Amino acid sequence: MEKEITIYDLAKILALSPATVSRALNDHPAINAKTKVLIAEKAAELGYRSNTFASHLRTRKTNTLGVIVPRLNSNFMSTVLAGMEEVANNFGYNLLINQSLESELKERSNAKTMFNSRVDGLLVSVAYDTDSFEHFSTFITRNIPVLFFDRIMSHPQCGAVIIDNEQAGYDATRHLLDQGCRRIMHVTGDLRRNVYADRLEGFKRAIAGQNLPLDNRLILSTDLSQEAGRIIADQIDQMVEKPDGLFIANDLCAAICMQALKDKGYAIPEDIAIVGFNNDPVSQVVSPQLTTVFYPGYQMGKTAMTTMIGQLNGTKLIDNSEPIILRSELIIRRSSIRLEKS
Amino acid sequence: MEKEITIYDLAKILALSPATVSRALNDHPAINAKTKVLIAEKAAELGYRSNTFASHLRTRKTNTLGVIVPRLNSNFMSTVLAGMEEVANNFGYNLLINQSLESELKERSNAKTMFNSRVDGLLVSVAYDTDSFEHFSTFITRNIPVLFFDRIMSHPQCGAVIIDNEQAGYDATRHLLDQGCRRIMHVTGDLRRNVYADRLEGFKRAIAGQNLPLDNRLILSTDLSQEAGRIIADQIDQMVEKPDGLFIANDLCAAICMQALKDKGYAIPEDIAIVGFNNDPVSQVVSPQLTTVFYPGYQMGKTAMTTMIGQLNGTKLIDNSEPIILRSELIIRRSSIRLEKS
DNA sequence: TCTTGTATTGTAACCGATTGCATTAACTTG
DNA sequence: CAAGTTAATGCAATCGGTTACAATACAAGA
Repeated sequence: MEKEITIYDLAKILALSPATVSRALNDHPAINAKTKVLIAEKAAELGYRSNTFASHLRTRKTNTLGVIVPRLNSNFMSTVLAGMEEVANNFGYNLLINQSLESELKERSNAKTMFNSRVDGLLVSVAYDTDSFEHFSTFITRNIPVLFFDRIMSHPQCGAVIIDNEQAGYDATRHLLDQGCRRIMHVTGDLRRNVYADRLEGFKRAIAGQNLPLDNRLILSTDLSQEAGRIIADQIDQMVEKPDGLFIANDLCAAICMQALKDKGYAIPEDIAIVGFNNDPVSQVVSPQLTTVFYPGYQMGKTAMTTMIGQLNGTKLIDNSEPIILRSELIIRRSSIRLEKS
Repeated sequence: MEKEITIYDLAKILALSPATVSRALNDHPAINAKTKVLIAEKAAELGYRSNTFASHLRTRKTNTLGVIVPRLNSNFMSTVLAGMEEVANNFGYNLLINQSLESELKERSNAKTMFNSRVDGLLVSVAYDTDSFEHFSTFITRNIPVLFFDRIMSHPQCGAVIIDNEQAGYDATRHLLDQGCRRIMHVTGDLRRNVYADRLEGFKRAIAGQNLPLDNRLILSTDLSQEAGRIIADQIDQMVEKPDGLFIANDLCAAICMQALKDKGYAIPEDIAIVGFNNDPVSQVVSPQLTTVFYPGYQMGKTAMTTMIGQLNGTKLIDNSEPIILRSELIIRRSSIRLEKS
């Protein structure tokens, strides 16, 4: 077990004061350039590494950012995290990642952990059932920036990075309408979450735009799980007036549902045209390939992180009045094409 | 901005010494039970939170574990991480997660970051091209436990958690043989990685077991990407002696390849039977559904983390001489069934 | 009564980097 | 050459817990 080198060791060896060593290592302007080089070389030679705890204790900054996500094991989330990690890494920030497992209770406990770990900032995509903002207000009062992404909570002091879910929902539905669907079912998640509520709004706007009636029996709020996909297929099979179009707010759920429908003998897209959401890898692998909405996960992670770090550095103030909106895009594949291009 | 409460504040208010407060909060046996209650109540009332940096500075422990993975955005890895996170959370450990992006260079830099962050332990699944152990030996010399999972490096002082890849490779291949395949192609990853090398060994053993010749042209080392899946389909299409079985060491790659083959008019499994690996969600969604090897990712994450924490607590010493082997299992689906069950 | 033991609490020195406030040396300038 | 600048470095307090080593109080035993 080698001994850990401190600035005191360096100071003694070089016949300098710890203060000078500290300043030199932090590139303080008052220190002579030659001295800096001298110290830097010695530090490298002896394998000195700064004790971040001593530093954090003194400076009250941790260079650590907290990230709370509903689940780690979803393609979308892990892509977002990959983007975040890349940026954070570049700026010398560490990431403390927790998952809420879609439970507000766990989310609260995560937030508490983060708080006690004194993260410099917090990035959150909220759980399915989160109602309260309370566990985040601790951060606000302590002036620790909180930034939401994807599943956001509106708060005057918190930034947000999202896509235009309303528009995406509109586009998806409009596409189905354009393909001749007249009875479109929309399967969505918990409507307390902006992502689902907004997509539903877009869905409604598109329906209304064609002067079609809105049938509330065609709007299903589920947990968007694989199991839900199977259940939906069963339900559709038992309906008297079956839908001719299906807009499901999640690709995996949509793919499973499509498969179940095919097993029951429905032709996709002829009997029922289907659109998913997220552009998950599964969407390219099912047959027919699934029309979906491309969701810029990686970009979202990078943007959220850049924004957060910008605010921490004071480089760029977050304009919290308006969320940052990223481009999403409808990707049309065979699962929904009922008309040849004219 | 509220003022932060310290043990000194608590001590002053309760007319005690900081030492007593510190001990009480850590449930030290020498402190009177009533005093503990008193202190705990006051601490809760004033919203005291321990300053972890002061604590870490003194104790030289960080309660933080580093995790380095090739990529965050793969279903398998995020599942493993989910398992790790759950256990770590239960034991009060934080996770510092980095991705190497399959590059040894980045992995080195990750390791350095972890080292400087003074993680108490390190869990690693190595990158595609990692050759050197050097960036981990820093940890070993400082007595910081390093545990590999999935993609491991053999080292006398490092634990490992894996599945029996050789057996899994054997089972997969044997299954194809049992289905009547006589010319099986194996698509694998970088053979420096145990997971791929071992599966190949299993493949070879199965082939040899049937007294079939080993055709090296039927063993392809790729990056197992989606693109690779397409390329493989092209290659097969141009081969004179085409394979009648295909064992691909990754589900997504296999699914894409299957799709490309279907597009070219091959019947799956009649012309070519296919087996993937990992039991990724895509395997259930392609048609025909993909035979694959169930990989206990969540379990692996939990086991690795439990083992690590056990070692740190001294509860349980890692027996580093033998890796921990988890059960994997062949899941037979339609992509490989050529014979009716007799 | 005096000693010894036990239970609790206190004192003070750390851990290692940072930084406001000197201090010293060298250099200008009138 | 004295006074004022400027550049470079040092001193010492500080951040907030932790813990070895007392110290104190009270009870039991000799």
